[in-house]
Amino acid sequence: MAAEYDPRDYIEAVLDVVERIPKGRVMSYGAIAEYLAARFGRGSARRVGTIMALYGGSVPWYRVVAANGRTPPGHEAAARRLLTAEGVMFRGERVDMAAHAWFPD
DNA sequence: GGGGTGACCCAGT
DNA sequence: TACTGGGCCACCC
Repeated sequence: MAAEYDPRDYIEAVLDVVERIPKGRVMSYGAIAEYLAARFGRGSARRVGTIMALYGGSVPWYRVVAANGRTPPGHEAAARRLLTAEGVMFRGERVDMAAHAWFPD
């Protein structure tokens, strides 16, 4: 079988979803992968994480956190500051996922 | 072709 | 709550 889809399409789709996360809400890498799986047929939380590390600079990357509420390595302070400013609650070093997790309609 | 790596995730202990 | 092991998948030697 040949080309399933252009890798750039997947990257753009990820960034597109991140841009749609409402202010004050957060989405996990896994949730994004799951949402896109319906359209691309595959994907993984790991891939989304890699894509965010490389191309997340142009979107609200801080609204994307790990499934357990932890913010991205090396950016904990910035993420916490930006999220807090939007009204997101923290429980210690993690985001209160139960209160702010979001998923596209 | 083979093996290591990573802004992940989940179940088990 | 913290740590471990297995699974995941694209990338880079």
